[in-house]
Amino acid sequence: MAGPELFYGDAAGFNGILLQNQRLMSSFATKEAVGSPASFLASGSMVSFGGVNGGNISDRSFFQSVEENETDELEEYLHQPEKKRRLTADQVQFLEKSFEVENKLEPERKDQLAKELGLQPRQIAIWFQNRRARWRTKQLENDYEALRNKYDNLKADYINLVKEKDDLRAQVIQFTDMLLHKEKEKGELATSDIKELSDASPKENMIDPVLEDEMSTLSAIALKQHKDLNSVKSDVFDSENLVQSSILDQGDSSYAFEPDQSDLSQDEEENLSKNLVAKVVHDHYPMTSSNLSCFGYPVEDQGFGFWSF
DNA sequence: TTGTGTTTTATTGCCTCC
DNA sequence: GGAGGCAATAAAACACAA
Repeated sequence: MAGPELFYGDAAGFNGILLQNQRLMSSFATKEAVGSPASFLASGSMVSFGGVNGGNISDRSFFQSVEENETDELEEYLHQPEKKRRLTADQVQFLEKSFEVENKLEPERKDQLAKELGLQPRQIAIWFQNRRARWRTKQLENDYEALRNKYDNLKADYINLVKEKDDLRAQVIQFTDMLLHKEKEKGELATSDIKELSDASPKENMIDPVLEDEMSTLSAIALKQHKDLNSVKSDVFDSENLVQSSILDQGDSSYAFEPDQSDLSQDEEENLSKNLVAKVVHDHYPMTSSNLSCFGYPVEDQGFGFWSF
């Protein structure tokens, strides 16, 4: 494995730099605003030394933390392996501003920044690389947040639509029951008043007991399906996390609302029974079918689809 | 003080582009 | 083939609760 890419210099170099630095420190007694090289050279704890790029000693920013105990620190430093040294707040602030301007680093700018901050060009490059990584992570978080908000809104819309659909369905069931009840009463009247006539055409204007039985069975099926729908809905939202991860994986929020195979077969079954009811009603009560269409459920346009809402 | 989690600096290996 | 970018990772520095 290759050794460290950054070279921090040898002991002799450090010693000489240290002495020179002490003199320089006094000349940087007052800090300049951020952006001035002097502000980086006199602050923080960053240690960076070595004649990289043949730079002048005064360009280096290792000058910090050499006030007291410098001999001890030097000893300590010389006996420890190279360690990471954090950039000063000013250096970071300067780099941040530079990053805001342009998050890519051309060689000229890299060298310029390195000179101004008293760092090695390699350190500047590494800082920008890590900064870009952090920026991408942040972007990802923001994107996720936006996607989640969209999903929440869609979910709320979906819940409202399902509720609306349930209300409408309940109304249809209620109206159908009322209608059948009326038809039944009408049929009973016809039986008592004009018995002979009804004997001649038993299917006209009266309810067949067998049909009545069929209707109640089918009505029970409709109610059962109504309840089943609720359980399907809860299933959909129980798997919310799965759906969300699917959205993220596929980048397609519509996926959450596509019916799966079981929903489809249930719909088919539902439609079959509804159509059966409609057919029975139509066969036995031609007038009833036309009456139903008067309630706003087209019969002919969609076959027996007046149940579809 | 110490254990632990987070952030920052730096390395490595792979990939792409010129 | 070298330079530079990126993802993954290591490890030092730092923050903070117990």
